[in-house]
Amino acid sequence: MKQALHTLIVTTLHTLQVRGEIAPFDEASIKIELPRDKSHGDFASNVAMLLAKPNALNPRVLAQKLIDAFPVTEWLVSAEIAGPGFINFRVAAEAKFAVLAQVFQKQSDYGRVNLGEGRLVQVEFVSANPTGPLHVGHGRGAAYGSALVSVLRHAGYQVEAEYYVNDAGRQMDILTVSVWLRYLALCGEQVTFPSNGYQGDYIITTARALLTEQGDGLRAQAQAVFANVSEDQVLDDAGNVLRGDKEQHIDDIIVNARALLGADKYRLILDRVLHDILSDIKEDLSEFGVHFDNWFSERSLMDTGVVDAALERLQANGQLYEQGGAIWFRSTDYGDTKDRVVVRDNGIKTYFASDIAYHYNKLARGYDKIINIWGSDHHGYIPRVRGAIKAMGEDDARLMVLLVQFAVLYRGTEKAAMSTRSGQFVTLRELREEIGTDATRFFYVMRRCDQHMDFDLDLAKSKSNENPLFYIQYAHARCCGVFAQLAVKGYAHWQAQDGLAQLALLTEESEAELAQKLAQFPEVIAAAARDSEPHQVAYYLKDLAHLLHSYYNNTMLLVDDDDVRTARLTLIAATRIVLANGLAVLGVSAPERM
RNA sequence: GCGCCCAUAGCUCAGCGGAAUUAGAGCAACGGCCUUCUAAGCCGUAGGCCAGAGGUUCGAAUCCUCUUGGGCGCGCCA
Repeated sequence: MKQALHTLIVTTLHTLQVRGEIAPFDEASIKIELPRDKSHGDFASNVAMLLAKPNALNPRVLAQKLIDAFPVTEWLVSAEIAGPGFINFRVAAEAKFAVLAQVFQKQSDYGRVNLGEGRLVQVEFVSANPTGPLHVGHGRGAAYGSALVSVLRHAGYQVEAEYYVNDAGRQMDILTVSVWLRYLALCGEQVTFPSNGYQGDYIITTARALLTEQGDGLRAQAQAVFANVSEDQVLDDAGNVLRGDKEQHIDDIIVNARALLGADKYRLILDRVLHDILSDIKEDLSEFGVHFDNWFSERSLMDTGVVDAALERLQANGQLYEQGGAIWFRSTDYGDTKDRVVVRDNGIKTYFASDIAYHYNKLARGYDKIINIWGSDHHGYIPRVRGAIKAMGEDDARLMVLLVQFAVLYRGTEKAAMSTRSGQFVTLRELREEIGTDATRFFYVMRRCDQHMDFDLDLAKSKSNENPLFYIQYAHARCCGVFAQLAVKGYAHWQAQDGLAQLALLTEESEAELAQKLAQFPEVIAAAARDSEPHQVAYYLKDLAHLLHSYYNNTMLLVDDDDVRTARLTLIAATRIVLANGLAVLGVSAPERM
């Protein structure tokens, strides 16, 4: 409908332009909107005010000129000038309900639009380090990312969802040693666990599995493990460091572990714990309704020489230099605050080097657009990554970085502390089990991702009926309930074709409103995709559910008059489809009864 | 100190790269509505100097600048 009005205005403007009455204009800038106040009509346009200035005409005069030039259209009831120069439109009732036929024709595809025209987009999200279970902080990125993927797919983009697995580097060594020390303890060795080790129960679980599978084949004497190891950090009651260095301490243990175990056994432990944690993460995400097409390994970048290739490319472009034994990238040439090390003086490549390689690889894969969803704490990272892309001679416009703000967790009024190292965190799994996967997802997706967010665990748990998700799901269940009652009451089976023939009987204001809302759904999907804002879909569904509830409460649907009943059921059936489609986009279920 | 994000009702948040003398929801508060399709609902009342101050214009919660208040980031860590 909006589209039809837009076309009408544009073609009419072209007519005026040909006649030389107005100057050329930008079609895309002409907006059709829904008036806030229904008494103003069904639609409104600001076109006259927009074009007033370039044509040196009074907006109202221009509006009148435009209206006079409109061709005769049967669905257009009236076009009036209002206020400073708005044009208010009223359309025929039939036109408002025309959307219903479309909904039935497209069914679960209603809402799909072709904004993306099949363009290939990659969305990388979550990418939490595989050093422990996902915690609630990852939940927001997971929910937002998967909803965005879904929205983009509905908007006609071809999307690949990817998880970047940081399975290389020092933290993998710390992880390995953490498991090994737990294993040694299980073997009966007297070991003191490093303060910087990973302390979660999952570490012990893997250690136990290794003990079962390997017996004492990985055992070493505690004395040897801690030989020449510098002192671990010692804290006073206030948490100040009295002496020792936890980083050096664990690094020393790592050196000993490598020597005592040998490369193969060391790798065996590393692979085992990595596998266990990754399996857990995959299962967790899957249960959360988050699915990835690719799990991309950082280690594979090193193994296949991509890191070297990327660095060579930078070298060839003269973007690297050596200083103090390290190799630096001139990121300041690209707006970064300082140059960054890519290879340390000990020869080890930095995480940033991997990341350059990763983006190098992504760009080579030929995506039209690459979307990175990062936690807001990574914002300082953007300039150097963009810089690296440009320095490699690529177009950084292909990269879009979306930052997800932290969700601050509260238990009542108390902040819930999170730390993977200490093992004291609320896991995403715990959260899902407590308040439900649907509610968790919806709660996260409802909010704009760039908005700080308070997540009160007690509230979410104890008063889950406050969650607007139930409001929407209930609307869906009610629609289903009506059809269940239809059979119970012995009325004839409803059919879409019969209903579509009776739409003239939908004369109530609330019915027209509901139908117009249904017509908006594809636009909402398009807008959500354009703005990368899945929450727009959530708010749309809230509005739609409200109209449904209101209609349901004020209008008897299962009336004796066959034609009226059939007509109303048609509206309900279409509403149910749109509610279900919308909920599916957000990855939450649409229950038939509650 | 520098940079990024943010500030809207008691609380949690919308407000589509500006518009029609009344800024919206939900929750919390108050008052109505179940002998008819699910009351996890509906209808109504109350509640806001859109952090503050300037600026741009026909018009600013929305754009610009500054101030205040909060989150985060500024390693040869990952």
